[in-house]
Amino acid sequence: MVTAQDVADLAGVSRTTVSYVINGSNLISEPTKKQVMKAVKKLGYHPNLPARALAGGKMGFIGVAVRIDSSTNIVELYPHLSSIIAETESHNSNVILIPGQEGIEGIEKVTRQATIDGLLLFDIGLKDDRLSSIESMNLPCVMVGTTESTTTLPSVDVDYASIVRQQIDDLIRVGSQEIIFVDNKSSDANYYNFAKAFSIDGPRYCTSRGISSSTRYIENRHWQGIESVTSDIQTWKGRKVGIAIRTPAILDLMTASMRFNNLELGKDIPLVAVCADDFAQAQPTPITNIDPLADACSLTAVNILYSMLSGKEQPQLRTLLTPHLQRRKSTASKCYQ
Amino acid sequence: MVTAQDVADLAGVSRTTVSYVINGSNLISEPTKKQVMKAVKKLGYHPNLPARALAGGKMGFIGVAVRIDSSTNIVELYPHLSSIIAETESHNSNVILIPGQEGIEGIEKVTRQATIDGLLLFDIGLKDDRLSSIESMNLPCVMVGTTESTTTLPSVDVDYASIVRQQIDDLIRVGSQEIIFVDNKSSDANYYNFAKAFSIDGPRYCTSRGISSSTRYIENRHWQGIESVTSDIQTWKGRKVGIAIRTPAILDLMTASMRFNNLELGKDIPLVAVCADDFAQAQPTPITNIDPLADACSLTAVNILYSMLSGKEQPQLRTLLTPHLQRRKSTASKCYQ
DNA sequence: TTGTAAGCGTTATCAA
DNA sequence: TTGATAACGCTTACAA
Repeated sequence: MVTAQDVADLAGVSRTTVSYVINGSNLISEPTKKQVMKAVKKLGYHPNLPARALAGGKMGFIGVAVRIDSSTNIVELYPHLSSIIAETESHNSNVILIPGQEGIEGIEKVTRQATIDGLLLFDIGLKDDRLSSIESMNLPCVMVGTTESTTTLPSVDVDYASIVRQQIDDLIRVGSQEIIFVDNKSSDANYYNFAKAFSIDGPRYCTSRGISSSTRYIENRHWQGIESVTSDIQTWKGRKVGIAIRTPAILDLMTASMRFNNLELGKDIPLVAVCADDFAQAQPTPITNIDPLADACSLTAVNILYSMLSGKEQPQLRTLLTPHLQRRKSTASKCYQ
Repeated sequence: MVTAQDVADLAGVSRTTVSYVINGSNLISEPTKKQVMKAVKKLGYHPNLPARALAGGKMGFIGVAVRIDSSTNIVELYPHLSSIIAETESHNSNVILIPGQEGIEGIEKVTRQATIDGLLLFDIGLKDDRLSSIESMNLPCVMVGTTESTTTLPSVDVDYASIVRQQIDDLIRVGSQEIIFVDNKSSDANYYNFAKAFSIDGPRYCTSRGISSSTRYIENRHWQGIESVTSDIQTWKGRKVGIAIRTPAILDLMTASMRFNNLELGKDIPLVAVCADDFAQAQPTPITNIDPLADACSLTAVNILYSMLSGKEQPQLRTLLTPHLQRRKSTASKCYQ
């Protein structure tokens, strides 16, 4: 193993000087810096992370506490993960996955073990017990999501209330007089803000705009539920129903089922989904969508976390991203004609 | 922070004794052990991982080098990941994700930094440069996949050649005289063994059984390609075509497209897919499938890695799991009648 | 069966 | 601007 001492010997300086150079202190003269860097390159030196951490520095790991189980909608999780990994990488540290199922214990464990510098917390609940524990642990932490619990942890989220309003507005624009919200069975409106926005704020907004609405929950990727919705719609044609879908997990099957039932999206019936742009574009009928900006969300969260770690500035307590509707064929023009 | 010294003080023993107890030495008397464990519980002591690693012990991290990008089929990756996380958890260590795109550099970095105890290597190529580098790094490593490169690293994989044969056999059983293999565009038969099994061994086996075959590549989850296959099939009814699908990524859309084209699976046309059992079962027509045992595969790999880390036994060099076909409605009886 | 003491590679403090 | 030295918390010979 190449140590700082080896580098120091080769460069003809002391271990301390090497440490200064590595950590970017500017108390070192340029020539010395160059000397040291040359030796670092030559020997292929990489600081030993455990040693660095033990000596009080940073470990170079950030934890990502996220629930991954069979009900996980991986299509939604993936952009978060990949964006976190990429950004973390560019900060020269690594990602540790902490299974969200373990709750606060899993987080406490890695924290006590001194293995993570900071935490990205997913699956935030409207009431979330973990938050106060984390605060008392003094662990730099950014939430991705929205809570109603009082907390001083900074958070990043997408404005789901706005998303739902945009969906409804666009459906009404093409003539809908009744909205059907379709979501996963696993979305708990009592626990998750996005589910609440969809199942409570959505219908409320419909009422305020003078139209009726109802909500259907579908078991993840299962055909039966989807077909039952579609066949119902079949009989509702006269009622000018518009569809608002919350998750890509069911979108493609839904659109497939529509086709099978000879319902043409954007003509017989309008539909607006919450999903990534490319996913919406790739459907047989391109779907008007609102991209939930998962990557931007996570990217922001990571950067806030790093700004906390570097301790320079006070982080913004709440960052709310507002995504915008992208109109495509499924609401291109007046429907029900 | 609770240190081993604190525990020692409370338990009335020395730091050393605490260390022995924690690390499961059996040189310590039962009563002392109990004393110590009581103190550990009471204080909520967790060993400081950096310190432990620095002192020569294990870091408690295993790296998972896996490519995650926009072409990643998350449906296939997920069971691997979740099974690794769960099993790693039970070995009291954590998972670090190493972006596979970085190639050997990413792995070298974490290794030089002394942050991982072992490595699970995914996306193994038939020719894979990384293997020799990893061997020379003396990093305990288990491959998940199959290579043709010479290496002493142990590997775990599923017998894809057998999978393809089982698919073909079942299709022939119900009357197919021509097989269409359908796969992702991104599957590179020159690089990945599973792709090769499908695009080379499969057609070869068809020939040996006296029937013809062809292969179609579909861009991930894109309708256009899928519909072109389905509409082709429409015109081929007389030719007794059977469908073999390699990845769940396109299965549900394929079956949806079949319905839309009024082709009834298991009656007009038989189909056998490689996908998880529950996924096959959840299709509108339950699909005869071969579960690629992703979770068993990863579980085995993790356990082999830990047996290497504990240094007890020489690991088995190659573990090949053979999955079995589960017959469902899509090949329940003679087709084309 | 338990304790003493050396060392792991780094950073931080302080002196030169 | 640089160098010596003391932590950091743990493991592991070796001694008792």
